Amino acid sequence: MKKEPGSHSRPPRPLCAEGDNQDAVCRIENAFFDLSRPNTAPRRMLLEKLVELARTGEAFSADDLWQQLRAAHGRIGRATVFRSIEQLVESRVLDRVELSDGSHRYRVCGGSHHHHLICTMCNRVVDFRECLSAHTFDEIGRRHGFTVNDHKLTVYGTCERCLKGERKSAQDLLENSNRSME
Amino acid sequence: MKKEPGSHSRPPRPLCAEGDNQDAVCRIENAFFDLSRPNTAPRRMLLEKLVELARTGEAFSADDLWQQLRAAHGRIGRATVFRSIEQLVESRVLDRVELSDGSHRYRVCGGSHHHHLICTMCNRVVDFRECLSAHTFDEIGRRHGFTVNDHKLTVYGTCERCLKGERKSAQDLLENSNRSME
DNA sequence: ATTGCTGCAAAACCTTTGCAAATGT
DNA sequence: ACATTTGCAAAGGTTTTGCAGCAAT
Repeated sequence: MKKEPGSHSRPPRPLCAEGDNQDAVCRIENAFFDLSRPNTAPRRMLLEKLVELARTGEAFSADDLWQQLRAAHGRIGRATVFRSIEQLVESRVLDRVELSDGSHRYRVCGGSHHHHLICTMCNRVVDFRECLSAHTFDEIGRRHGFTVNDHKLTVYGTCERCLKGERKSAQDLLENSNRSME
Repeated sequence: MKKEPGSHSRPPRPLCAEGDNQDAVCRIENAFFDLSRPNTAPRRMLLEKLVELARTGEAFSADDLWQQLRAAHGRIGRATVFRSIEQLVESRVLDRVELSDGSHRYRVCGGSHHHHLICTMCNRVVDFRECLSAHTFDEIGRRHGFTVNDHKLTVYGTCERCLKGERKSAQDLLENSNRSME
């Protein structure tokens, strides 16, 4: 449940195994404490919710997160949520995921290198690890006189569930606005 | 890809060589005529400007394009530009490019498969062709039960000019871009 | 004449910002 | 006590929409 980080111990492990929820807790806690001292109520609310979102892998918009937090815990400022998301993206705790329609969502990400496979119907997001080699990126940069710092690979498709017609479009999900299940 | 226009001057060539400006003209013309009948003044303005932007490879925001058009030709509706961009993105004449700061630009793209290398300082965009194999994308999809339709690979770095300190930040460029009146 | 595009302005959308008050250390 | 963070509301920036008028076919 709630991890009271009163004597916030540093996370024992640097890298997180896939699906290791306990690690997500540590990484999120650290991100908060690295950047700030006060252990405030809003941050505990955020921590709890983010741990849950890390478990389900659900992608959410900034507004989604605000709505869910206030529904679950009561009052929390909209700006607080937006500011926290910004910090957490910088801390690499959250990934910003670009959907095919130009909008974006956030997602609690695994600590290791990965990219996103996104269903264009229901916006479900799945991680994968395939990528070009570091050498290839260097080569791409070299050819154009760039120093390469980062990259993003996003694959769009249709998930099994949507292929089977259980979902008609992303609109359905957005309109339902419910949490999606695992 | 497909070239399925109306009864207008068919483009003579299906694929565009790098830097082949004439082809860009054809593709832009076709995109307009595929989707609509009237050959209107705003569309001629857009065509002319887009051909120029195709030549320079410059990335622009929707607002940039509007400002440039009204500066060069006089009155044109903001909504017209936004609506046209939307159509042209769907027609695959324009690429939507996601910058590292979360904003985006558009770009007249070559007809062939490519991805973007973006300078995080000045937002310069360069094309490259390296990519994972189609088989790899299929495999990624298969593993997760997805049917893969599309993908996007974006590489971020610093271009030569910015490395040399000729540009301090993307802000400089943004501030320079003309955005007066209204 | 019909159809659909255009321009204008207002509305909608989403996010950021300013600042006083609350909170943690 | 002090420094930060929070919440509220207002501002900001960008894109979309409604509609009357107009242009192309």
